[in-house]
Amino acid sequence: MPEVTRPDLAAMIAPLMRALMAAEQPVLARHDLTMWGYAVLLGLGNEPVYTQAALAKAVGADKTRIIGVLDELQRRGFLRREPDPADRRVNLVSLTPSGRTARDDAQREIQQEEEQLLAQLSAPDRRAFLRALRTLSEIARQAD
Amino acid sequence: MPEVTRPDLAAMIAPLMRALMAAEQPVLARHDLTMWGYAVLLGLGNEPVYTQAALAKAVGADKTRIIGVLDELQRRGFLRREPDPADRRVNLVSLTPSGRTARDDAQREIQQEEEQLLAQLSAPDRRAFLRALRTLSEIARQAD
DNA sequence: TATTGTTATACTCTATAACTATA
DNA sequence: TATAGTTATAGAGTATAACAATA
Repeated sequence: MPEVTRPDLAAMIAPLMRALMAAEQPVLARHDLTMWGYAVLLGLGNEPVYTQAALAKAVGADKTRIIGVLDELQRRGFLRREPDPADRRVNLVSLTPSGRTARDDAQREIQQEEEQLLAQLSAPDRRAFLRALRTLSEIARQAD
Repeated sequence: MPEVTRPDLAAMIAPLMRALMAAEQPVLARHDLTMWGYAVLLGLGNEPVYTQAALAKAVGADKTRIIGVLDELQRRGFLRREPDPADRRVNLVSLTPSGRTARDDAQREIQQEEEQLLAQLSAPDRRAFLRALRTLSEIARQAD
């Protein structure tokens, strides 16, 4: 019967996640973005065009969850919704240039704050941590 | 103006957290524990005795949040609540032997599942990842 | 007067189930 | 009949405020 020798991953990640979200809050507020709004802008950054359902899944939300978010971001000119000519049931969602700018501005500030945390790690640990986190995050995404 | 070269930490951690919680769910259900119940058992493991307020903070919850959880765990004999003789306002909460057993049994299974994830990393990255995660998690706790 | 644990209330968030328009 | 997007409803989860006991 193996002895427990480390904390649970979830028990270590949970407070870290809380701290990251708390640190993001004022930055997002300055840019007049909600967390879900920012998540959607980030989600749209990876691929140019999404259906709303695919976007919702990429962001880890229900399709009904992001509709109000899309309404607001569209109203502010950060994204477009255009019916797909090939299947007029689906909306193709894409970032506008101003949406890209808004995302990049907010993301730069957020990552600058994150760097203060990462600065507590040795350079090799920092590299390994980010590499491992990318790997595990990708595996987690594929599992769901 | 620095270019963005990696995903946000929160954007990588969020799906990982979701996956870990989803994987824990069936294990906890088998042990008839809720996530908050398990979190409280874990929180009590570090130090032998807590006030309810300190325990709530250690678990990252409001003091009102854990009262029902404590009621249930006490009912099942997993913990004791005794008024502090020195200050009869506070309840001193401590694990019973059977609470310790329940926690250890669940934790062993959970960490076995987590090992399947960590097995995707090289041995050095695994070590560095866990070391870095401990560090960052501790910093995050102290900040709050 | 301030603090601990508790309870009750209000609020927010999320999940579920209908509805429409297309296919 | 099935699916994408939408809307409305219900439920769970969370935060806030008030209360009793003690300091």
